[in-house]
Amino acid sequence: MSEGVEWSLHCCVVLGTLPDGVALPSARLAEFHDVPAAYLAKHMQALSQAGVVVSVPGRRGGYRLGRPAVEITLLDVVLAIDGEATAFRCTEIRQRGPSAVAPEQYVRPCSIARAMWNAETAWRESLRSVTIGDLVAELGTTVSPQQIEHAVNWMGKVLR
Amino acid sequence: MSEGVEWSLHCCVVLGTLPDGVALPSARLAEFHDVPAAYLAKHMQALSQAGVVVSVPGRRGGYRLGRPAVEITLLDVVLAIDGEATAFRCTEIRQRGPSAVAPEQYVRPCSIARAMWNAETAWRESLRSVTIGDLVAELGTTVSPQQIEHAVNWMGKVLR
DNA sequence: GAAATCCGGATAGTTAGCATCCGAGTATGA
DNA sequence: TCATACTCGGATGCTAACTATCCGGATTTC
Repeated sequence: MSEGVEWSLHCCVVLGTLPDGVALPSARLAEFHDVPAAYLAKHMQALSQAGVVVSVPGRRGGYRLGRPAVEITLLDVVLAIDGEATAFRCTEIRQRGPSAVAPEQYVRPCSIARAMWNAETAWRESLRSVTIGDLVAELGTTVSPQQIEHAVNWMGKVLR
Repeated sequence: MSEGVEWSLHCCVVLGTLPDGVALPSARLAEFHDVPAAYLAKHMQALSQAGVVVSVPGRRGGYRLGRPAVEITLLDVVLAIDGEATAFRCTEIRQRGPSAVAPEQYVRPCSIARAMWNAETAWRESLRSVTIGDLVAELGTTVSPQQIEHAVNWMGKVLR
């Protein structure tokens, strides 16, 4: 899993704390997390294409969430960055080699592929059960009051 | 996920059908699945180091399962090939940037990392619930009788 | 009209995965 | 005992993916 997933999730949580109608530029998100701005911009583009965030062009522009934070699951973000493809790919190697038979005879799916697919479904369901809104709501309990004060101060400065 | 995982799982199922005390060389496993022999050998080494399979050196040697097939989970095989590391790596970017505070203040784990970790745990538990023995037992229902006949014929030839 | 911002494409370096080969060690069978 | 067949570990190239950066064009605000 690419490092961009972690960045994107943190960015979405930050965007989830913004007031309605306010956008935050990609460069500010990079500054807030201390990551390369040019590279983060690429990931934000991917989030934008997936509809997770909405881009606002022009001066005072930037990014805001594409829909309410409670309607954006972690799975949405992960798939937008890493792609929709499943991690396990069945290449049907059972249809090769000396024991192969006619392709029509392979009606039932490969047991191995099915088991791997079940595991991946469990993973996706777990990610689907958590939303960006959940993480925003948890901020008060997981982050120290001092850090929240720092973040609010910085946000007030850049949104001036 | 690397392609070697699929190969290794199929190889373990084949090894699970062997009589006790019989070993099958890596080259035969590659021939049976029609995959590159030199490369499959690397994966079999990884399985051997993890104890999933046992290597038998010398003539009439090869590989056999390291323990009863019902005691080998799919997770054992996947971790042996792809490594024990989790797919998501938390780099603690919350401790960087303008809102950072002293490291001692980060007592509770990052909510994002915890959610990603929960999903990965669900994936692992799903893989842990299926054993190579389960897949071997399913062969009769998922594979056509003709393919089983081909496989048995081939096996009889190479084990001569 | 000027400034700030997103977007798409082009470009490179680095890393991980894919694939192969060879020599050393070891057990079997003659 | 000796030759053979096999595994093991290391060394080596190749390819694709990820990481990272830059720039020109389009769009909106001030």
